[in-house]
Amino acid sequence: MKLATWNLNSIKVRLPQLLDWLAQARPEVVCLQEIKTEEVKFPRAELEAAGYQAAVSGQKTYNGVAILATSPLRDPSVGIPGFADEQKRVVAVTLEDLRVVCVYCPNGQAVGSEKYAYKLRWFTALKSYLAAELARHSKLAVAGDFNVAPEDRDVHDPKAWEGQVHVSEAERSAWRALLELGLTDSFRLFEQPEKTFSWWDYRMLGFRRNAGLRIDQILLSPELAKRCNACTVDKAPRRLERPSDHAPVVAEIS
DNA sequence: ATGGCTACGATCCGTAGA
Repeated sequence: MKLATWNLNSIKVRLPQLLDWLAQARPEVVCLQEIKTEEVKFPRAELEAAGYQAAVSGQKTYNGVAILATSPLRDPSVGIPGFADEQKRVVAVTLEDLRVVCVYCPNGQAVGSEKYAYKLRWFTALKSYLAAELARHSKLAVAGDFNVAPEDRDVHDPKAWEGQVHVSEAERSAWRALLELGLTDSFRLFEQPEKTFSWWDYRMLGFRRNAGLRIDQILLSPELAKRCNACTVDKAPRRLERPSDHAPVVAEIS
């Protein structure tokens, strides 16, 4: 089974690319972020024609998440229970005995800003939520755009990024706290090419220079980590005309 | 030399992303 995550940066703009990619990669589960649209405008019919059902939590202009799957979606849940938030950043579903949580973690804008404080609060709430989900589901996958590059090897130029938002110690510590719950970063279960990233700035020829960050991850509970056979970044969609600034990350689980 | 794209909604620019 293939489980993927992809920050699309607008499903309206990227729908043709998404459909092409689904047809080629044939993932069973896909977590999408930054769909930037409301549920009513979500392209449900086109995705159903491609064989996917969807659970969606969307809003106009910003944020918005969805889970696509080829099998029936049960027990959908949106947001983080007990954490009031206007921003649509979390959706979860159950697929047979697999629980999938799709997250679009806050950007944080700049260290010390209001949005940075929100990001850290948000991670604290996410940790409590995932602790509860782990207690309930032995097969738990948490996939999405975490907006944290966990280590210096996940950063194209650690010197230039030192202390900046996405790599600051408080953010990395908040990210590691998720692993301390018992989750594993599936990407690091395997040998990986040096300088593998999942996001590249649209500016400054970021992709051509491979000036990127690995901020999109698939975290797995112990039972799933045991069954994970691969985790890769698919850079092909980032090479297309008018691409998302993120590439899909794909985990294979047996 | 600190910018440099892109998407969106309401303008002909501001907000946000990372």
